[in-house]
Amino acid sequence: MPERVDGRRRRGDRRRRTLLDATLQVIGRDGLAAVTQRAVAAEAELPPSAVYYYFPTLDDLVTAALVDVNDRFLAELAALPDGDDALRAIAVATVESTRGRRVEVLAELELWMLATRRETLRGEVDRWNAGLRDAAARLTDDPCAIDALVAVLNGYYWQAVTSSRFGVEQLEAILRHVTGDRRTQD
Amino acid sequence: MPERVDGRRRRGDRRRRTLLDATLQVIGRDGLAAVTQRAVAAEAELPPSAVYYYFPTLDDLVTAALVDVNDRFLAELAALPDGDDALRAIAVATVESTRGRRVEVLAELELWMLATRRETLRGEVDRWNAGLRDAAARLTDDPCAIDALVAVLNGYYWQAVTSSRFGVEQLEAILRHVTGDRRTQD
DNA sequence: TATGTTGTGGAGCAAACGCTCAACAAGTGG
DNA sequence: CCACTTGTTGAGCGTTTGCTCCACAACATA
Repeated sequence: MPERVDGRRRRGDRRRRTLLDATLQVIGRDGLAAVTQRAVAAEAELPPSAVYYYFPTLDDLVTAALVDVNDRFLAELAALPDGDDALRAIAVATVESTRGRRVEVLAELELWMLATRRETLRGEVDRWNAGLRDAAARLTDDPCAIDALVAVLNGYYWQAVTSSRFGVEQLEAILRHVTGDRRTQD
Repeated sequence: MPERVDGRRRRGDRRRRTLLDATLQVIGRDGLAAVTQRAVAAEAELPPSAVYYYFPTLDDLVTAALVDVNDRFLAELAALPDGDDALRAIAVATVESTRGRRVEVLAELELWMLATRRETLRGEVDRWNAGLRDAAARLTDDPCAIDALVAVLNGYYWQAVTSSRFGVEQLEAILRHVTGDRRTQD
């Protein structure tokens, strides 16, 4: 059943999404401090007052945008194939997600900074860590290696955005090193 | 030779330092967005106009503060003992520096976010990575392991500040795992 | 003491800020 | 057509922002 919805609501939801995307773009490009009613509205090509129609306060906008980007990252992580190629798949996906979407990754990182100060966002950090741990647990059973993998992946996101010169091969080699898979690279 | 200096300049330098410390405190506590002339002045218990006497713009203040915290972290890293206990020393120092100085670590992390957008701060990130790599290179010769160690340590700072539940033993075990030292923990 | 240098801080301006509001357009159901 | 709901918007309020300015205090040199 296609669930006949109000045409007005449908368009409204689209504008809501546009605002969310614009917010992520602003955060990733200019940082959290640059998120203002005017800046987001300009990025979304919407009148400034639209912001406060869809979100009670600017803070709610930011929170919603960050939950949104977390959702997408975790969905991507969870969708990765299991089995033999799991390690390479994680390496490829991680490198891909930082190469093509630098802005989103930067926004995601700013979420964490914010989450350390906002009690309400703490849950999002836990979700991220749990998702990452699940992915790491597919590569090894050694709990210590899992810890190391989670740290490596977190560190990778960090370095990729700041110094950005890691390739797939390098990351894959590191992951293999940590999991104890001493197979050499071609 | 004690280098007889102008008493006015001496007091001025002290106020400069006070402003730098206050800035780091504000950044660590409330984030980069909270750094305003009034907020920093209040934190330093100085009149607002003092800020613009010592720093041309707010941006210069922030930059100076972040270079400052980088200096201190790197000095600490470089001062770590070499030799047999190097690994444990790094683990202990890393955990210590995140436990006792959460605010400074948070400020340091914000440097990175800023550095990705500010060309002038790019050098500071390179300094940090080089320092970290030097420390890691004392633990192993395997270049792949060094990469892994740098990523792990970066990831650790990240996790320590956001989820904060890593102990010395856990970090030490991870480092040993990555360096290939399979010695069991007591 | 007189003269120059350095440090100090309150007042305040122009711009940008978060946010409210009241008027209006667009769509829905009868 | 009609009420009714929902979406949309420009004007603008009170506040805060980054930053300037200028009168003046503190100190150094002579």
